[in-house]
Amino acid sequence: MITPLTAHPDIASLLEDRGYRSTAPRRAIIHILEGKQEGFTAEEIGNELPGVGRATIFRTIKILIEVGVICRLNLIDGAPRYSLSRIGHHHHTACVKCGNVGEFRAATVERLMRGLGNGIPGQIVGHRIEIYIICDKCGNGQEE
Amino acid sequence: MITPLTAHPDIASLLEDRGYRSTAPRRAIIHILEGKQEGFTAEEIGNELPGVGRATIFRTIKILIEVGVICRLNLIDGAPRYSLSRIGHHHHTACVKCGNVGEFRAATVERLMRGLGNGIPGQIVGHRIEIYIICDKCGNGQEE
DNA sequence: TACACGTTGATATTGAGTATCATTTCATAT
DNA sequence: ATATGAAATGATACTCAATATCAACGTGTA
Repeated sequence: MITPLTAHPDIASLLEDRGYRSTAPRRAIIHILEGKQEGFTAEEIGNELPGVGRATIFRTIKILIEVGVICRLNLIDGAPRYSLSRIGHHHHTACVKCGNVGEFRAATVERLMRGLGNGIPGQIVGHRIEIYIICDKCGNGQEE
Repeated sequence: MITPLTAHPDIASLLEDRGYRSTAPRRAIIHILEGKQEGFTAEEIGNELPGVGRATIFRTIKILIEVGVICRLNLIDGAPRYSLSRIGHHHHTACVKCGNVGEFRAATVERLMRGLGNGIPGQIVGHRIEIYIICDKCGNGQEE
């Protein structure tokens, strides 16, 4: 089957390109993810899909991370949150009140990070930046 | 008891200032930590102190984080690693091969992060940067 | 020295994630 | 369309980090 190339191919195709089969549970999970605007936990996904086993939820999440479709964010407090990667290389904001996760990208930061080689022993192979915020929703009524 | 102020007061005093008692298990844990040059896991500490209960290890680690003496680093793979905070605000390097953790501080990065307010919705209250490296030890014999 | 209460360790429990494995489902060749 | 072998599933048991519980203990203080 020949499908036209798009800038943002659908997730199912990405999996198939990697040799993963298109199965009902996977499609269901992906369908849920696509509706999520903010971060989510594995358990949340599981709750919305009672028919799908725990193991499959985690297995699928693992695959999606590997493929680069979602990323995992270990916040200090609760369960790890996962979020759709809408843009390629990016970093996260996390609200310290409600835990909601956002994405951002800042070329300046990237450039600076790359220039950081001196002062750091060894070869830099990647980085991760998290910015903690109080989001607009949580900020209202809390301050001033 | 009056002790002279130093730039780096000993850890036990820091705990006492917060109202925590100086107990044998806590002193033992702190003693171990002070000898550690690189990151360590809770289990490592436990192994070196068989007489101290698991719960106490974790409780003490939690207190030390709260006081700011050590910090916790969630790497992607294994158990969380903890490391002594030798300098105030800092970030971490982590070797993707051996897991060893280092500290660094870069004023330029800090300044830039602070200037990032636009583009990010809400009020920035903190940030965290991790740089993944292949350390000198692991790099040798691996490349070229 | 006694007392109040913070701390400890043993134990059980939670919670995220993985291993196992018989059964089911998918994609492919026929 | 069907058979078939491999991949995926779900139920279950398990691991591993960390926390809750609680009686017994240690600490600083009156």
